[in-house]
Amino acid sequence: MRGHQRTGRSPPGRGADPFNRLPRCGGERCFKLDSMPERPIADVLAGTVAVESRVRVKGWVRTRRDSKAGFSFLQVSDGSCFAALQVVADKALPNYSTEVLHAGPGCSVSVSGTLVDSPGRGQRVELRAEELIVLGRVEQPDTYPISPKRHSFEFLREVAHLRPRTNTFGAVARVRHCLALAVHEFFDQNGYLWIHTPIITASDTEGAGELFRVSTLDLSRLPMTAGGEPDYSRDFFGREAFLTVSGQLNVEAYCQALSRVYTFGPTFRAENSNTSRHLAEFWMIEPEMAFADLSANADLAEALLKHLFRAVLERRPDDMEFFDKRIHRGAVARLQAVVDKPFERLTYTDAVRILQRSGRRFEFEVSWGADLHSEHERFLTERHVKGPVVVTNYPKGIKPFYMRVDDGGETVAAMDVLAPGIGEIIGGSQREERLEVLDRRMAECGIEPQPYGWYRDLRRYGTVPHAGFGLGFERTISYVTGMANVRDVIPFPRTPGNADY
RNA sequence: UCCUCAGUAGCUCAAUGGUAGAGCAUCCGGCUGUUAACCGGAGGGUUGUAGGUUCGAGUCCUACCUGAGGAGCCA
Repeated sequence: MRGHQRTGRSPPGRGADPFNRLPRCGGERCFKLDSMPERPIADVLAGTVAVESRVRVKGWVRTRRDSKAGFSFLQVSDGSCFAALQVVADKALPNYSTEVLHAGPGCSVSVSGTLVDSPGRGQRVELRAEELIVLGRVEQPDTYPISPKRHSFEFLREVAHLRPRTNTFGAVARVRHCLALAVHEFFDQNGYLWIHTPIITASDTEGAGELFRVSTLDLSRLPMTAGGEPDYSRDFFGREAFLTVSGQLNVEAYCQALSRVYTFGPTFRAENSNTSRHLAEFWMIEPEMAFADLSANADLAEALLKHLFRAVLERRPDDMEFFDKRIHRGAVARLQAVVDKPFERLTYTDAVRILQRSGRRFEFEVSWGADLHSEHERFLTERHVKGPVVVTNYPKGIKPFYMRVDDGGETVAAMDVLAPGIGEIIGGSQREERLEVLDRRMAECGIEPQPYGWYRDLRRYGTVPHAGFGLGFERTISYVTGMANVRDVIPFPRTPGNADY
């Protein structure tokens, strides 16, 4: 992999270090000018700071242990890596009894000292403090929510502004960042352009009704038409507008000129779904490629997922070790297995046959033409394949109008990628590029052609076979980390009845 | 939206219809190159909300609110 140097590893003391450019706060001593190089804890622990050299770190105290022999151990974290740095503070420090002995969990500190080999077990190096400044104290430590003990994820959701201070949510944030970068890296390396599709749209991709309305009309004094309907011609856009449920239709337009494109951004669904796999606001990755069929689409999905998993395994071994040990036993081995072997591929028709012959009693009967239920998908991916599986060529009656009708006319070139523990992680298809077939499908699905004039134009002017899919970013993070609920892999989750923070 | 379960100390949970408790966290003391520290002590409660049954309700009943798991919808 190229280009993976941390910017924080630039030479110390010249202002090139981004940490030195953070605004200072917490008292005049913070502004003291000296030559002490300031470094992220990740760099200190990674060995880029020489033992016996002097360094300053800034962060938050995780725990403090006092020794009556006359010194204290503080675990200090700044979020740059999973591990905290052990700081040894001697009673000789002028503020030892007044401040250091009261610097408990959550306090922000600036520590300058000498990095030394640690005589204790559990860490290679430690920082022998020569100056320890408490920048911000914790008021009422007895009710500080992030006390050094186990917390349930349900509780931490109620303090979403404080939960990034925990091991788990720090690790999630770093893995999420790593995955986001790897997404862009993968597409860039494969000749895809990142298209910023609009957040506010007028059309609904699926023809469904679960949209958030965007309006500047005064709800208490709605202008009405003669027919008694709200008069959206008086609204901001002169028509109805909504938050996007998918960038697919827009990105298809750019695909039909630039060949390989993708979107990666927030998506909104006003569905009243209360599950561990759904959010009202989530992030989605949607590539679209021209001159491509369903098979190429599945190849792309597999290559993308493998790239993402490989990137996390290589670049965040510290966080992945934590997830593997504390959140989901075997998380690392599971990812490694996915990277190492080809994805299984099944047609819907084969999948139905496998389910019918499995000898298992399902709550919902399996019959050709009906959509697969969660229990069926789980059987396929968790019991039958024991890994990711691509299911293709679904009956057209259960899929949207834009999917390409297969030869034979009964199925469409759709695909779902199913993953153990998550279910559907990717949904995609080869798109219908034939105008007359598209029109017939829109009519069958009861969709008004008028709002889709521009979408039909793409088939009227130089149409080509093309395909794409949507990958749920939170579901991907959930799979990678083993975090069971997507509400815990996005910083501030939005779900029905919940938009605090 | 439907089904099931659960709301008691900062957190995680106990408590046959009969005096509201423990562990962790916090604070104080002791011990210790500590690291899931250990030992002792202290503070900390309108039992989700509103009604009802009862001599008596954390416990039983009704409604509502909140959360979790599952389902549907999907990514």
